[in-house]
Amino acid sequence: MKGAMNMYVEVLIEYKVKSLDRTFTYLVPDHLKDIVKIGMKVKVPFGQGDSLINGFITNIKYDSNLGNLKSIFDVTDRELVLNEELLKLGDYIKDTTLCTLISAYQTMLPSSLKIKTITSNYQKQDSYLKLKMPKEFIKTYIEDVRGERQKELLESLLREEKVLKKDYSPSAVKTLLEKGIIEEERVNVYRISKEDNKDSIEFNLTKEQEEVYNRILESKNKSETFLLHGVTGSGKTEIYMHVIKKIIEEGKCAIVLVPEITLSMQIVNNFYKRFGSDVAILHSALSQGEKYDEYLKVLRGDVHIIVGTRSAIFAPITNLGVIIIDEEHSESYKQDNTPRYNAIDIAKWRSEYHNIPLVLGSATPTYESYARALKGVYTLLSLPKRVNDISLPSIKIIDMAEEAKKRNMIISGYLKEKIHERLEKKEQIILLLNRRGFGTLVNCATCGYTFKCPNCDITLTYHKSSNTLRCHYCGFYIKKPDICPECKSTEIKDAGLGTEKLEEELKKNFKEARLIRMDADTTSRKGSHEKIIKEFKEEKYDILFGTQMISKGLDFPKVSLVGVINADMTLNIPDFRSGERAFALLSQVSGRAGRSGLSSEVVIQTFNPDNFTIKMLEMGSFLKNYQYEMSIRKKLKYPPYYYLVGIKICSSIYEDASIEATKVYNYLKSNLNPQSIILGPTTAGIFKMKNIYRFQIVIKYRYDDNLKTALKSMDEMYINHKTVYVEVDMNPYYI
DNA sequence: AGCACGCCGACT
DNA sequence: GTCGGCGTGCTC
Repeated sequence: MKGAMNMYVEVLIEYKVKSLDRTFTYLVPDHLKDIVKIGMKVKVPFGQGDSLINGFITNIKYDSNLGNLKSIFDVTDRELVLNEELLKLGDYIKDTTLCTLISAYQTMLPSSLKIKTITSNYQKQDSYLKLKMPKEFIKTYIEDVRGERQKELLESLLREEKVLKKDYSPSAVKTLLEKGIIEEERVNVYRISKEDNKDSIEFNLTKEQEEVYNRILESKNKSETFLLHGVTGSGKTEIYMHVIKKIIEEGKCAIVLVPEITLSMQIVNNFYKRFGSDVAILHSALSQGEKYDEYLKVLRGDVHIIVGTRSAIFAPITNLGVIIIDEEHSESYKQDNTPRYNAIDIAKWRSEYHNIPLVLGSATPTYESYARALKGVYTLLSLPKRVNDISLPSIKIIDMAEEAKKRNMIISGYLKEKIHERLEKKEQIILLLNRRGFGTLVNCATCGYTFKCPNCDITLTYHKSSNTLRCHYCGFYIKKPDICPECKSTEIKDAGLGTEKLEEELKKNFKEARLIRMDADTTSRKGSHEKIIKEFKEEKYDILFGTQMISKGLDFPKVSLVGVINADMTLNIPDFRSGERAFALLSQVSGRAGRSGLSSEVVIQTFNPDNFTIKMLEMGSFLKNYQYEMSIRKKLKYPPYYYLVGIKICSSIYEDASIEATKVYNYLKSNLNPQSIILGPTTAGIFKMKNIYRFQIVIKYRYDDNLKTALKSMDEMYINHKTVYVEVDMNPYYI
């Protein structure tokens, strides 16, 4: 039947170019007619040379008025099909982030599946050996065989049904196979496989937790977004696991999103412990083969729970039952390159599509989320107390200006005293050194000259171990010069406070303490982050110190003192969210103290003890800080009162970027609603990056029917521009 | 993204 | 006279 009729497919070519953001029609050869499906990846000839390119089938039809059509060459992967939901979701992403449809589809698949020459898309196999002859025969055979290795293998096979081929001598295996005494069996295996842990402990929920649990399940068949605002240590993870257990009992599946995976291994391991082989994990640190396997587990319905980072929100699950986003305030949920989607928006879309609840959990929700919760757009669920009534740590603010007079430049007298006390009690200490937007910069003590990257508009940071000055953006580096290029002085000094400097100071003051440092330098090797956490937990060290990465979700029962060495860096970042972020970071790190009931304390050192955020932190008032920040945002027309759009106009030629930025401004001015506010053009935060000059325009709007059309046509104006390109970021995290 | 076509300048 | 610069345009 089908053979008689011509079959056509519309294919979206895998080139991320705006001019190719449309489909091309191909003929389907007879042998592929029963295989092709909408959403499947196929190889098609494209262009003059008929070079083979991957593409997605977006439609199947049985007539076409186009002549001279080419045929599909082959199907790329038979199992890999974007389902109807994900195809629709692609349209949503294209529409809301203004990207091409193909890049929307591509981001929905794990990166290993995007590359053109797919090498890892095969399923791994293990080879087993088993007996081909009856046991009696084998027994007599063993008696008179000379090979010691053969005997070993056969004896194992008398004891066990089958054995792993790779555990035995290859030559012995070969002879026995050739003689027809044993046979080989190949079995498909997943690269990651977890055992089910039968005696995992399931904690009973407290009364407060149970109320939250019941409320979420009440809406298990409807689309509702919950904001679970629970202080650190209030047992949010336990609630997630109970909800999921219930959901999978009903045959449905769950997605759990976590921020960067290295910071979330504790929660991942909890899921493995509780649900074992029912969990798949999806994140970028997996090998390509592992990614493929985990994705297959999901596609085939072999697991009910998917735990992963941002892109795991696209897990191809047809019977989704709940979505949980842990640490919802985390910036990692927003992708910072095209398509600039926010996983929380995707989660809402899928929640509506499946009619299921979405749970956003955090100890410090974003103020936008909190505002929605207060407004009733989200359902607010609060856990203001820690499990078992363990008290939150007390907070002490230290004025570093006063300390400086006593020549305590890095560690205040008070903090020193407290560290000694805790060391004596054999309790553990965490020290946070905040380096954001700062780093260890080097400058000339005589003329103040700072070293800048020649490609990017940022100061170079000093790396003591290699004695180099490096750019974090493009990787440029130079050996640290001995003389200042400006004034020829030799007084080139480390102006900032880095973890290395803090380490020296700690060694000097606490000679007996065992120190471990955690920052980008000490965690660059794979697995080193986990190792540090494990060893600190095992109490091989007394003091853990490092950058923000020590502040997230870690559970160390013996930590009773947390010190923030320099709280000021986050406070002073010129961004309307800096107050919110500083409060969140400092509460997160405070939350590391006293999780098992030890009386605990947090010491915050700052040059701005009267800063509102610091005051609110001292009082432990999330709500008051929220209200204060909200009053500012209302006045200054920032989110959530207004929406933002960030536009970057980029070029390697300064004048071109500058001229086009003004043109874009004028275009928007005459095409947007008059109530919308257009700021700029100004130079972007990092004006020059990788030798590209960047100008920025920010739009603030409440309702604007013209916005999307205007942005799209502006985008189109620059498709074929020789030297200038524009980037649009809807609802940016940073401006 | 590639690749061909096309219309202008300096060379075997 | 031709080789080759890269601007423009098209790809089922």
